[in-house]
Amino acid sequence: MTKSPPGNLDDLRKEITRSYENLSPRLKQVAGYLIDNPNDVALETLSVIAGRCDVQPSTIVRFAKVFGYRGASDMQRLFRDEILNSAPSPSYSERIRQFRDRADETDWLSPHNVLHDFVESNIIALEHLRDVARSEDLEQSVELMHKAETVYLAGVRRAFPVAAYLAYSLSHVEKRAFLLDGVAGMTSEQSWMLGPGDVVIAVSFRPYADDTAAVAARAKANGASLIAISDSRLSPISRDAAVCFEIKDAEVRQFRSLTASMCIAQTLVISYAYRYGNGQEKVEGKKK
Amino acid sequence: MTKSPPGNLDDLRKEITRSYENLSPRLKQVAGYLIDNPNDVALETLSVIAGRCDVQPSTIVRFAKVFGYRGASDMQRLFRDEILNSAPSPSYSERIRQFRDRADETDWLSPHNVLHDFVESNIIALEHLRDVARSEDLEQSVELMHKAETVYLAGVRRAFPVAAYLAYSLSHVEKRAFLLDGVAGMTSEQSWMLGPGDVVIAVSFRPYADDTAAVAARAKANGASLIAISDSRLSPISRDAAVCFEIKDAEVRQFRSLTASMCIAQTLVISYAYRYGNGQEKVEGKKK
DNA sequence: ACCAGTATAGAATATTTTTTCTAAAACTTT
DNA sequence: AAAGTTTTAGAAAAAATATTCTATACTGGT
Repeated sequence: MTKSPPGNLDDLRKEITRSYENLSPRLKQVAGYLIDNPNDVALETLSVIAGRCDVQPSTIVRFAKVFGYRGASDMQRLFRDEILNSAPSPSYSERIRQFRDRADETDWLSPHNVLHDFVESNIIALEHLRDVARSEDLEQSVELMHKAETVYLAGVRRAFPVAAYLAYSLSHVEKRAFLLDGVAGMTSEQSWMLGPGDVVIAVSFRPYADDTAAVAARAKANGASLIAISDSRLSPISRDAAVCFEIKDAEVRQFRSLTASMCIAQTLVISYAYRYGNGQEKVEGKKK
Repeated sequence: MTKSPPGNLDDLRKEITRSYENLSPRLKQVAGYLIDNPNDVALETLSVIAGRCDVQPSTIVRFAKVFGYRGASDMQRLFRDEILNSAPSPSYSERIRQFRDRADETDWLSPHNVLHDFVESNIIALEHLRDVARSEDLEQSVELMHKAETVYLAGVRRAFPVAAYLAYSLSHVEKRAFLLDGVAGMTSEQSWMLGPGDVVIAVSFRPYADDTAAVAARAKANGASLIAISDSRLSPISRDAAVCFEIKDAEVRQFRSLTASMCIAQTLVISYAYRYGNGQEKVEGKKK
């Protein structure tokens, strides 16, 4: 049996279970371990795995060869790929990349094509957001907003619409909300009043605006809580944040979208409204 | 800093974000990659990781030492342990089932569920937009913007983020754009200057704001062209419009979204930029 | 009980991978 | 601008790891 090395984990699993009975005792030991502990197999070295199934390292190599691989490392690669593939983030960048490659092929851009591209990549971004957003972050943000006396919103340039939307919709669910809009360049004067009972939601994307970073720093200094909506955990505003939403928004030909950011903003406001808000209509029955 | 090697991934992450700014350029590169691709770090060898962040392998060792580890492998162990601990390696279907159970237990208004609902309905709204948007409307809008000396943006309350986004991104593609933001209640003074060579993009949703309707009327009176983004062809701003985009945005439990509106706004700007804009950066090569 | 064929352990070897080290480059400070 | 410091790339060395090989042990058939 040296001809058809299974090309993915599922196939290998099937192959192993199929021929399990015909294997020698030691190889059965190995088989059992591989099936039961795929993560260990992916991450540990051959000798560790060998130790765990109480077998010599060379036995594992033998095992791999029985199933058609050139060596144990070849087989191990399947286990590693499995983890890489099931992981949420690479699939996103992969999808985006594929989409972009496809989009870049058409070089004459009718507005209609542009719309299509945007719709598609916004959908991908939204699905990604849904897959990676952590419940705890959302919960914690809602709690912070609830406890806050006032919610301050910071965001300029591309992030401004998000901040503006938050300010508008928060006050509509009767949460005191204040947009640090820097009209007349008064951002620093405005952020002066931040206090320990307040929450700042700062929105900033690369290249990060100094203004917003300054507000974030001021929040920290004054003891206010900070919720960051940004494109990286390494951004100046994420660093001091109690909660950080890392948003990968769609990007079509250099232009980044705001869809995912707006979506998380809406989610925050509406989750808050449903849990604590009193500006909300009576909730009707569950949807079926 | 050779005394306190963080003992788990979360601590390391915090430590990295905390000291990110003080790192040298190469080390920043590494930091970014580690934060964004924990799975790769766990599974790939040092030289592969090095290749991915476009850095020498030794640089990663340096990085690890800066954070107090004896070598890169020491640090890598954290990433591996994370996978081992977090994933008891349930199969995919198992994971789905667990998720559903979890979702059913908590009440249906958990922030996480709200996010799910939003993502789904925003996607539907986007697909709808793609299906009903008419090429001619897009084309005509781009032409109007091109011919216009200045583009004025009108939109208040819920429509304000859309108008703000348009103003910001239009000026970024070097189109004169002016946001009629009504600061100090000057909307009528601001709209006074509308002339025959101008275009107004008015954004308004039910219940339609008088301010925006007034701007639309003034545009008509002064001979400026009007592009309407609204939820109905019968709205006060649609009536006088040269082009009208009828946008059906997502609605989740009383709250309407802005996703589709933002998407059409982006489409307009970028279509314009590609056809006429000169504010566009030269498109550099695809990232590998 | 003996033989042929297979399986196994463990040492020896080969390979890959990590770490250390050095010279050059970039950046600071005086 | 010169001297010192930090950062970096790349080669060389060390360590870890995987694979091959061989002697021995086991198995089942006669």
